[in-house]
Amino acid sequence: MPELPEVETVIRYLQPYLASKTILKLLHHNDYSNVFSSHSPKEISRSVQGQTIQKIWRRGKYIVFTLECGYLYFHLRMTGQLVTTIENQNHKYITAELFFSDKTSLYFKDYRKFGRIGYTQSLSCINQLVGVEPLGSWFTMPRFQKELKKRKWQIKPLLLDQSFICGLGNIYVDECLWRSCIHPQTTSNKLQSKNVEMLYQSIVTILREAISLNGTTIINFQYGENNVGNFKQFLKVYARERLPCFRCKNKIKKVFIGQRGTYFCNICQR
DNA sequence: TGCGATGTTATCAT
DNA sequence: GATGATAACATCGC
Repeated sequence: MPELPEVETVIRYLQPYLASKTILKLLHHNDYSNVFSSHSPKEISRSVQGQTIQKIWRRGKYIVFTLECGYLYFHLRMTGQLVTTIENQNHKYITAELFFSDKTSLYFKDYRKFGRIGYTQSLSCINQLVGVEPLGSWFTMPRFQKELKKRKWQIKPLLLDQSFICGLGNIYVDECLWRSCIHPQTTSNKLQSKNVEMLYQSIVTILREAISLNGTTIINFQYGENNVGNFKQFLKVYARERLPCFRCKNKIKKVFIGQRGTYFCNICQR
């Protein structure tokens, strides 16, 4: 569920809480060992112990803690959450716990256990998987245009490909394509330049708007103490099957494209 | 009761 | 290389 705006929201929430804390250890709960992607939980714990958190930031949908001599990273996948408290010491769904020298903790909670935790000395493993940042200065209209020309994928699966552009997921891709009047199955090198321009603007604008509203909560997304994202009320197509299009009143269609549920208007998205 | 769908992504087969 | 299916898992709703 969490896409770029939700990940950014989590980071902004955690920054003041975690600034300059020193990690004592990483605890491994419920024997969910698949969750630890780079090393065993013991090895990660040994690597991070005694290190102070220098910075909390984001690369695509990865949450990265810069430590003194390495990086601890998290990926929330569908249902992961980073929370600072749990009720009644109830460890259900808690896959890991970072325990700090001030006796506070950060819990990784994930009821589907798709989320991942890893430790690395070098960011190259993440950079290999994650492409251009849509809110970074490298992402310009001419570069976007050029990259789209090089590819022959359908635009929707291409925008979901994190190594092509990072941070977009199913919700925001549908929203961006609706706003720029593009059919999700258009081949990327066939896009008209005016549509590319609109798509570029939509990506940047929608992500910024969603961040300012703390992301979108459909079912699961929460940050901190049960806070939810408020962008849901501004969604124009996502989860609006059979409801009237806000532009042309035609009923929104739902189809599957690359096994992903896709909402669009077949009149104004061509 | 049972089945299919759910916002993600790495991996494997074709 | 591109594309598609699958697995990882729990819950909800029809």
